[in-house]
Amino acid sequence: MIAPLARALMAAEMPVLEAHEVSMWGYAVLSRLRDEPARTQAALAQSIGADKTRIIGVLDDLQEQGLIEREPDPADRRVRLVSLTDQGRRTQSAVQAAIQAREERLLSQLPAADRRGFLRALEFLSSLPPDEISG
Amino acid sequence: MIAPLARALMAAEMPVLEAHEVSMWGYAVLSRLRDEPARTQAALAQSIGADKTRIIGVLDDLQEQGLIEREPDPADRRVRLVSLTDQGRRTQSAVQAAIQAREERLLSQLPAADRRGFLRALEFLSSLPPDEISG
DNA sequence: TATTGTTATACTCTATAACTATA
DNA sequence: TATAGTTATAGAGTATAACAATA
Repeated sequence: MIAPLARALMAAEMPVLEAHEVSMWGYAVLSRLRDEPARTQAALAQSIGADKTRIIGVLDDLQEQGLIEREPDPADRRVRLVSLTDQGRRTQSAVQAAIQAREERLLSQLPAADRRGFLRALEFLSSLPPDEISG
Repeated sequence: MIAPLARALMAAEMPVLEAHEVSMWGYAVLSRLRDEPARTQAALAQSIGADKTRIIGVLDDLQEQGLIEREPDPADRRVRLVSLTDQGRRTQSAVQAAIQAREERLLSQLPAADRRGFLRALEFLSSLPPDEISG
């Protein structure tokens, strides 16, 4: 049940993301950077469940759109310090608000108790390490 | 939260499926056929969220393994009637039991109320048509 | 002409391995 | 030599289009 639902939810988010001209991974990066800046790109990638090679194009796009900044770390010139621009922060907020509005519309159809249990179970299961799920 | 969780759950099912030498789509087909035989392959594909072109290789494998039978419909020789063999039925039951045992182990860590709400919400959301989710 | 199953092709996403620049 | 970022290549999964058989 979960896999098709995940596909449907991602498909439902697409129009919102396209309206703000960001990809799904792009939005994941923006959301991750909103909470705290990333030490390295590799750490940033891992924290959103991606590969360091996979987010490079994403970062290129975000930078070209002026949503993030990448500057060499003076302390270690190998690493690039990635941070949100003001516009990036605004875009992230706008997309998040739009997506949460859709979620609210969807979840409001559930009985309050089911909704609470659903979200709590989801948070618990998401917090488990992979080997706890696979056994 | 849902998409990574779905990925983790699918990864956790892999060893079980490999132990019975069926693919994920193969298991989806077996489970679908257990409930009722399929009128056409296209309908079978659609009912498990796949494409008619995508399940052909799956059906080939299942047939070669002796888990399903495909025979031309005498009434309309264009269509192939797909049905489970006894062995296919046994394999489906065994895989389902193994997967449900894992699910049980996972869900048993949840408070009973959250667990009920989680499953009820999941069933409701899964029953929604796609356009109800996207808006 | 339309439909079922099939095959062939192209496209997207992802993973792996090599390369550069710094350390 | 080891690491951060990058690029290039190959692979899996998927979607689209063309094809043969039957209606």
